[in-house]
Amino acid sequence: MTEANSLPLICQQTLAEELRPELFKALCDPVRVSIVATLAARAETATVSDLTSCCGIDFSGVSRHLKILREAGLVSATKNGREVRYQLNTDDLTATLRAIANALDACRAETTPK
Amino acid sequence: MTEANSLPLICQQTLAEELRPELFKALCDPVRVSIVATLAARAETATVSDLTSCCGIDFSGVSRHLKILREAGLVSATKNGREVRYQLNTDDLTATLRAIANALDACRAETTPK
DNA sequence: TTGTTATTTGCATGTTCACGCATATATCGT
DNA sequence: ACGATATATGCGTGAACATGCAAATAACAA
Repeated sequence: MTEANSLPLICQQTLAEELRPELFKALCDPVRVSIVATLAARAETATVSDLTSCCGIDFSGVSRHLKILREAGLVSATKNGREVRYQLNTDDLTATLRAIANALDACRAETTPK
Repeated sequence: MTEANSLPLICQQTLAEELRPELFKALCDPVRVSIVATLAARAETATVSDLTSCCGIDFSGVSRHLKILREAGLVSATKNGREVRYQLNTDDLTATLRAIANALDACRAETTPK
């Protein structure tokens, strides 16, 4: 009986840790989403100039968006001469998304024992 | 050779459809995230008043946040007398998250044949 | 009907944020 | 050294957004 109350709380806490606002904040902008989609569909890494072609905004804006994605852990940057090559951290992202889905399932399993 | 160019494009398109900005926009606010976490940890549905306790803002704000979550398809509302009971669309959400993860994996598989 | 409770919505305010432009920094080529 | 290229950043502006308060709507109770 005490478990019926304590378990959902633990579950909620786990879920709250998984649902990092930083992650979703990084993905809530349409330009950043198209950057992520472009990077995902690329075998090679991409530069700021490359990515500027896909989204219809200025260099500087793309650079700023990439900074946000980098700080959220979604992309990695590698400086190579005067250009910076960006790549998507696909494994981390897929793992995070599946972890959230699993946490949600765990919550539902605990709260609907009937 | 043409496939090496066309496949990633298809993959990118699929991914772009999956990465609905509306979904992430709904989840990029910390209050909404805590609402989702609270709903996930609940066996029963919750009213606006219930959810107001968890987040430290006014009734009206919670009501607005729930509207955004509802329009994003994350929660469902059922009017019952003078109160409205909200519940998380857990199945839809987990399915969407896993679909995105799968689409990302598919992209990576296509772009890294080595 | 009158008052009370639950929720939504209009309004005003302060904050966050994306964007372009110009500038700064770093690297390359000549 | 000098100019060109790639990226990052400071600044100002306009739009989007979250919030509280008050009013509107709806349903219940007496």
